Amino acid sequence: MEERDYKSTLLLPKTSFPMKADLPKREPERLKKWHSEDLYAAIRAAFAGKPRYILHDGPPYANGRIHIGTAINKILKDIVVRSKTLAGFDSPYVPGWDCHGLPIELKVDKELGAKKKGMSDVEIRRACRDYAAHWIDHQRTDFMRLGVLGLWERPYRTMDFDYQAEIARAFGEFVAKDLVTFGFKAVLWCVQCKTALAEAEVEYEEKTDPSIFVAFPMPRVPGVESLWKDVLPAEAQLFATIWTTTPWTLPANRAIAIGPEVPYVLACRESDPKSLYLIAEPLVEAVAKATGWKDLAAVAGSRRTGAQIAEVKPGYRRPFDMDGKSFGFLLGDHVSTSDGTGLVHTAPGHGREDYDAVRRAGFTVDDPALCPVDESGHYDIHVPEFLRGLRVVSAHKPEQDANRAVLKALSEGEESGARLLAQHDYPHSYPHCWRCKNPVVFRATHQWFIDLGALRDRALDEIRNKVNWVPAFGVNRIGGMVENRLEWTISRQRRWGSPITFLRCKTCLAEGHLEHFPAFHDESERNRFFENLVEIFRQNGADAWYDDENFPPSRFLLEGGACHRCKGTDFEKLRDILDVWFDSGVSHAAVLASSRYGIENPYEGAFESPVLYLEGHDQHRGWFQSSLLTAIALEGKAPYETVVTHGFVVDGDGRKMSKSLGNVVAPEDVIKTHGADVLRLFAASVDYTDDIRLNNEILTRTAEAYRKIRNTARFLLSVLFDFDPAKDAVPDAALEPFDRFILGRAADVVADARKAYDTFAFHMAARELLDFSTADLSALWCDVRKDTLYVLAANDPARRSAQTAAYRLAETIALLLNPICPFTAEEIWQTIPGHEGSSPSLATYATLHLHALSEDASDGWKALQEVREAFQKALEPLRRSGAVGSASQATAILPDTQETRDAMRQAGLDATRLAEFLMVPSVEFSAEAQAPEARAAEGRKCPRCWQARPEVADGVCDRCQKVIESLPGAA
RNA sequence: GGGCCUGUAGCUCAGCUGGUCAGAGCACACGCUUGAUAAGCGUGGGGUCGAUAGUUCAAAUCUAUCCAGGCCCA
Repeated sequence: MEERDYKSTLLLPKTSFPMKADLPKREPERLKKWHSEDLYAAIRAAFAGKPRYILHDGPPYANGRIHIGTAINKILKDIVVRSKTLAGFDSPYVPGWDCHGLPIELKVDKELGAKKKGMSDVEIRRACRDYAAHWIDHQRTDFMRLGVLGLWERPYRTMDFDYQAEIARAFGEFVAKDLVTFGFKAVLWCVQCKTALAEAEVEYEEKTDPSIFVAFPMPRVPGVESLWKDVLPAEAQLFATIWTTTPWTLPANRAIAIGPEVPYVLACRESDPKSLYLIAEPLVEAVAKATGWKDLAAVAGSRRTGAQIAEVKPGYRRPFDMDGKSFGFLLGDHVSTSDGTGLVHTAPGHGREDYDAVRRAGFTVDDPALCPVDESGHYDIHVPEFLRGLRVVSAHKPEQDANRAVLKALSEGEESGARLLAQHDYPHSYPHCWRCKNPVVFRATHQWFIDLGALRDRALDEIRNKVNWVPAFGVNRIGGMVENRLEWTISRQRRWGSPITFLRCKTCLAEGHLEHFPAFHDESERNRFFENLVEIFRQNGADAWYDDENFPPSRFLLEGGACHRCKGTDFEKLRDILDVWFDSGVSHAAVLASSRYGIENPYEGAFESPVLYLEGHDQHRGWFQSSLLTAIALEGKAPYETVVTHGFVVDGDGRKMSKSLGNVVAPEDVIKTHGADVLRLFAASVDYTDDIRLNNEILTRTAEAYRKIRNTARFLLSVLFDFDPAKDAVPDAALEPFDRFILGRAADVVADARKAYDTFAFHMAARELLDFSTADLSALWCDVRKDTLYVLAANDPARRSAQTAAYRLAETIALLLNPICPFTAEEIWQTIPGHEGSSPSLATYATLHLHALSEDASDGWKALQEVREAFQKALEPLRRSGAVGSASQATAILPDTQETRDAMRQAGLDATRLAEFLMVPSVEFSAEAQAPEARAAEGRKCPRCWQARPEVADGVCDRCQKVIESLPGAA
């Protein structure tokens, strides 16, 4: 029992800080406190007046529970906000939600079922609003549970009346700037449901279509003659050879696209040398195979590139031609030589790519004849009489089938001399309507656009020269997309959204004047119209547009308003809504520039407050682009200074997470088993610029890393049980050399972590913190300092020095950890003596008073650490053999060299302190030793401090004896 | 099919403009400790740097192709 007495004389660690984090249970308690005490507001108040740094939240869609990707996104955002606050910025965060749009409308549709039939637009919209609000509540709870701080009680929602009014105002500005245009565009269309479909409403299924090769006769215009002058027989007939799987689109053909770099040849059959077929050279063989013409071969010397051919402006005769209008041959980069003929049949009314090709070539697409198919899939009057009324897909009877009639006409050779060269069945995957399961078509319909011609160059300038993209390759991605984008289709034929607020004159409409939708006499009338409209929306929401009873068209019409074309006064409201990307795209105006959220206008001055957007890299096409384009149009500059993107969460093998693969990790499960701080540490540990891999093993590893940091912090806290910083702290100059050293290391770590935070390389900060905790603290400083802290008298200057270091180290860990693991960081912080009740979220780097080590001292310690490492290696055989258990039973023998002495001098260590550093009772210097050596120490183990000392007999060692004598209870 | 990007030990990551860069922490194995104890310390074994072919005196680091994966588009 003697030893027990000695143990009671030691100052062993003691703390209320539990080893077991129990995060799933404790985090919610701390969360409750944060919100009852309104920590977010306290931070705003504490940092008011400081330079601002604004992270603008990209609104998630208010539909369903959050998934792991959204969770990671919000965590990364919170790390930004917290680290910017740590750096001394006033960094407010207003979360938002995207509320309008198709997915919600469809869900509500489903829930309403048959009931929907009798409901008005306003009622349906109300149901959609309730649905969105329901999920916002859920998601808000989930996001808050992650420890994300923000203005949760007043988030922005795109369905807020104010926000809807702002959308309408922004749209009005686009109109005022003459950026909104009207035209035809091919959209996915279901001929059964008679409605346009979004990409999300389409399923791809196997379908068999006729694959046909058709030759269109080409007149031998002078350009053509000269292009092939040496190879063209006098009597020969030229044909442009195309391939298609939708014969019914041939009457809508308006152009043939060829690739500028693609080599083309004239090919003919030996048996028919008078018929020359223009075909891409690499595809001649494929055409020969399809047609069965074994004797088809290229005419020698006939190879010309697409660019050469386009230059001579050849023409061709369209089959089923009604009006003689053709755009001729177009150059297009989309032309490939992987199948077909290398000449692409182009029907701008029936294909997205076709439409783009024609638009790129500088033509407008506005003629109804370009799409001779009505909403139920029947040919209209813009085709030859014998085709009218035929159905282009899903014909019930063969005699109604458009494909059949077209093929018959072609094979009979009656259509402008066009020849059907080959016909096969062709199974391929084809889009089908997800509701009625029938094949869909592309069909040109009236749509509204934002013309990007006027915005593109300025957008590209901002993208390439102003905005900071993290990672840098983002610039290529969005740059390439914007460069190739012609227009932005902003109209949708749906209910749940912000209306395109045009009134159209019924008289003009009846007369077919579709373009006369907006009925403004002049600028001033237009401006007043929108002002009035915005005010109505602000009071009543955009629902007013759908409420014909209380807000008939006349309510929006200004006094004396009349159609400027026909002077008519009978109007109706356009029923289209805006693309939801427009809604969220104008958030920079609706949120950042709104006093409602306490965020100043970012456009005043040259970004006095830097604005950061942080989203998954899919948003290069989405929100980053819609925000940029609207801001360019409205404010003339990008809405953001920096854009950070992260990859998608994939499973441990790098594969996409999907329900069918069963590899989905749900955030609520992670929180339930590990806690939010572990999920947050995970988010901070990975290089998010790439795909983010996640599975159970990775989480387990992360939880282990968490525990390591936690336990290290716990040790630091546990040695502070009798430390009062106000009374016991040792001034810098009086610190023990080893304590000065570790605080110098801490200063380096803070500098590195800070740099990592500042450059959004959070995984570098997390790495710094973990490596510091394990290598520098746990394995080195804590281990070495135990002797001093446990054994010496409470007030021994060396012990107070070590405690001072522990105190500052704990502060450092808590502050650096706070952006990543705020729950744990606060738990640590509040356990530090003197910090009870305060929060690390209110502190900055300036709180820490750390000084980097001099270069000299740093060199010395580096050398001594190498000595320590070598000594431990030398000790290992002794431990293996059982001669000694630990260094405390060994003597270190070091080479008696100038190097060693220099290192000791630089680090400021005498032999006693060096022994402490090596955790041995004593060191010896030997001229013979080439490298550090170890041998069992002489003497017996002191029962109090456990060090082997020569003087120990049946009592304690001299050092311990003195301590015991100094104790208050000592006799 | 096109655009952008990624592929270093079991896991997460360092390795800038080519020449001590094959590293760290964790995990694993073995040992120690039992005064951080459902903790702590030490030592150690792990990688032909996705594959192949080039450029070079020299490549994880440059080029090409291929394979695998992600996002966006078609």
